[in-house]
Amino acid sequence: MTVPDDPQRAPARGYVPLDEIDRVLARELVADGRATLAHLAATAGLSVSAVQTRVRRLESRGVVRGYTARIDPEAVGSMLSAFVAITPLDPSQPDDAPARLEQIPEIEACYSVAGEDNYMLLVHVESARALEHLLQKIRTAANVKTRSTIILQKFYGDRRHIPD
Amino acid sequence: MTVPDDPQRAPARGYVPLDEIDRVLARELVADGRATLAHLAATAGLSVSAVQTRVRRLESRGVVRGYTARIDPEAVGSMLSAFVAITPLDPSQPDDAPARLEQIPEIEACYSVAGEDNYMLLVHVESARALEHLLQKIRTAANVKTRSTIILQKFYGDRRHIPD
DNA sequence: TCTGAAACAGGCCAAGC
DNA sequence: GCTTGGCCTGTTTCAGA
Repeated sequence: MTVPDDPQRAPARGYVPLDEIDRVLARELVADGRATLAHLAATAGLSVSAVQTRVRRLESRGVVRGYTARIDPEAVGSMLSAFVAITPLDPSQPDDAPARLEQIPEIEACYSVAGEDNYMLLVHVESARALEHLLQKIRTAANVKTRSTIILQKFYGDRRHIPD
Repeated sequence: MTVPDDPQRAPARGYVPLDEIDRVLARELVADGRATLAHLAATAGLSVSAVQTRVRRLESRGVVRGYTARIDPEAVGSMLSAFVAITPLDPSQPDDAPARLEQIPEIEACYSVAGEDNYMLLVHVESARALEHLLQKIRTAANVKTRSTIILQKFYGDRRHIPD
């Protein structure tokens, strides 16, 4: 008899559930990446040293991959953001688009996706003209066609949820 | 620390270019959100106090909107990520989809976009079954149709470019 | 793993240029 | 706006439970 799929069941590999204290610490560090150990200790109800050990463990396990400042693109002159879906023009060629595009700084993110297109990029540029130039650069660098979706407004972003 | 909304803060329209030192500091804080003032000072070739003043100014101007830990979704049990494009079923109704979806924690980001669909969401769930449940929740909460694109791999993300 | 204490490093602020 | 310098807070390490 086959065991039925059970959404409750823990995923098979590469994932060890965090205990409640680690989840509290991770959530606090998402909310404030510069939170002091003293503040985390007060939040978690532990001593500073115990919290330090746990935070180091979250980092070494790869749960926390690093810390970053959240930058407002418009405040640094990137007035236009877009999703750019790309698909190779020649499917018989080896597909190394992510490597070919890695050095283009306007590309914030690159995902391979299942669906009509092969990859989805998130890009930030200063103007419509800059987007035109960027798209040409992407098309020639990776031999792809592009389909762009202009972002009008970001309602929220960077909300990283730590499930129970 | 999340930088609080501050009426003093310069709106993004009326963008004032950063000087070279501020760009260096912003890039360093993107690379390491917990970089010490002493490290930033060494990088920028300034005293610690001068750097402290500049970092605070970047925060109060809204260039740096806060700091956050970068979390690996798979390490916290979110094994499946997707873009979900949504469009209201009834265009005559007021469109408050972002507000209606704000409380759903699986939604990391919500953008309004120009194109075939009205909004693009980025979501993280633990399983295909959880995605099915999330999509139903989104459809009923916002009275929208959904079009999902499964993310197979994230090649890079969270690269925030500070242009010269 | 936790706590607590002591030594060290970093953040903060005022005064002067 | 930058620098120096003094004070205070946060971080690190270690011994002990």
